[in-house]
Amino acid sequence: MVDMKYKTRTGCPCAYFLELLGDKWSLLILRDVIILGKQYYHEFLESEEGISTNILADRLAKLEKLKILKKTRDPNNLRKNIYSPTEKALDLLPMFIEMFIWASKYDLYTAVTREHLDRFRGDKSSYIADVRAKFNSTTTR
Amino acid sequence: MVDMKYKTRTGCPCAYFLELLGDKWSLLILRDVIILGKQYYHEFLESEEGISTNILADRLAKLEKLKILKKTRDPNNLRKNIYSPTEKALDLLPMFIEMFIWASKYDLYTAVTREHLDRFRGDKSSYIADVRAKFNSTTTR
DNA sequence: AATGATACTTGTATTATGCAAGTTATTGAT
DNA sequence: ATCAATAACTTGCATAATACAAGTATCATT
Repeated sequence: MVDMKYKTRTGCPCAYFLELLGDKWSLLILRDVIILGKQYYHEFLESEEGISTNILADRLAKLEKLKILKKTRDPNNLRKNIYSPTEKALDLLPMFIEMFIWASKYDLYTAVTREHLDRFRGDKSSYIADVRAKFNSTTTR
Repeated sequence: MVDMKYKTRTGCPCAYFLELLGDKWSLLILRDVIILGKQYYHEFLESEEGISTNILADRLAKLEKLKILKKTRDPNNLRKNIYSPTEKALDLLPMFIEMFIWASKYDLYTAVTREHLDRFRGDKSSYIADVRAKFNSTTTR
């Protein structure tokens, strides 16, 4: 999967998106990074959806290669790697928001609270700005 | 796949979305229906991404079961079935738009023209209204 | 009644994912 | 300085999803 060939080159943005992120796990990893603020390998492993370790390793490598995530050593513990979102990842926020709005409308068992949803819907750009600010402060600090 | 069990029930909208539409083909079929206005089985088969016929049949059945597409007989030709979007499908439009904006920003070979992109970005709600109007007129006519 | 069109179904090969166990490098404690 | 524990993976094999090729059922036209 990491060594995938880009064969669907049809020019359609939808096909491009799915070629890069249209598997069962990539978007869940990005949700962990962008929305839930996870950083470490073991944190992704512990996600309640239950990704297996070989698939996780493969997807992290792929997302790094695509410059959607960047991998750095944790200066406080050299055993740990920190995965953080690039601009290309943060640019997915509007799509995530629309995905959330759709899913929480149609999923009877959604865990999204009314307040959270109102926050998304009411002022998307301020939510996006908040998330971006969080990552900017950690990367420049 | 049609007889799938819903095992990931984590409550996360992202997981819900991927459970329903997170395979390689469902979103491409919905793009064909919603954005490109395709209706017939053979039209989906002829999409340039090249879906195989057994997978197409499976996904159409799944999307119908999920009430994302509805299937009706073509009154002019009883051999043909017409697949059309439900409200649940049309509610995906905002997500498609954000997906298109992201993908055309990062795909060097995007087929999306500057004008089309400006139309998406400039006034999303009017684009959405136009698409919806198209389907309303055909369903009531 | 025969022919072609349309929408599928079936069988099998290939690829992707899931699961369990093992490996390497670093760290913190003794 | 040594050793057990931690973190991030890798490897091998089973299962599931997708791809490819061929076949079938139904309706429409002649």
